[in-house]
Amino acid sequence: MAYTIKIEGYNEHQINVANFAKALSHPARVAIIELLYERGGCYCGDIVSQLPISQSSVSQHLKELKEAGLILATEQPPKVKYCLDKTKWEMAKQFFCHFFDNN
Amino acid sequence: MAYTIKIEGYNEHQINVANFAKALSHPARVAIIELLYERGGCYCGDIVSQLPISQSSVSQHLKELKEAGLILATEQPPKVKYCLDKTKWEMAKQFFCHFFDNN
DNA sequence: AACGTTCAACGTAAATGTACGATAGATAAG
DNA sequence: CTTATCTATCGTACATTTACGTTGAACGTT
Repeated sequence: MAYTIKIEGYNEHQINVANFAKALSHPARVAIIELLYERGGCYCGDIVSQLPISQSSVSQHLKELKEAGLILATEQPPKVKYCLDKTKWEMAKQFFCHFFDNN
Repeated sequence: MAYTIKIEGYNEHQINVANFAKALSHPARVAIIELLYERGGCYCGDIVSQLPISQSSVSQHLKELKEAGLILATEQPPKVKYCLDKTKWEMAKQFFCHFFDNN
């Protein structure tokens, strides 16, 4: 995370919406979320084969989604299974719905 | 606008969600949208006085929101009145709702 | 032990984003 | 005509993002 952004002066809701929006601000990450939902979970390799970017780039996007709290990784050696963090996803949904309903 | 991003390989919906999310990925822009909604419209100066950033930075954020299509500017010399583009805003809402409902 | 698979992490180049002060243009006010 | 107000834009500095190839760690299989 770590922006070049002044955080003081905004309320928590504004920061939360911005953070989740940031996590969804790249089509690859949107696509990853969709895949994880459709399939209930994916290995990294499954995602790589569905997206037009390299494995290292996919890993980077997964890391961002993890740091945003939207997805969970569980080791299943030698693979890693990714799935949506439903609690956090529900939170994000609430933040956005609240934002959109009021605006 | 203008990413370092490969666009090929994603569908239109993914790109639309990502673009709108990008527009909302900074707390200042979230705050601006909220202000414009609450007040039905604002002059640039009104926004500057509500945010913890400089006038030039506010102008930059307004420009991004304009380019994302979310807001409209009308000249009222020597001021400029900004308001939500309700049509585009409704579109964004639909894209996100569709995205959240399916995921 | 050697090998293959899977994935994270490193290093890097180029593009973008964020923020600011300063400047410039347009208009209204005096 | 001069001045003050409002806002866009320019220039700049620094951080972040995106993408890739490469490497390395962890594990299973032979």
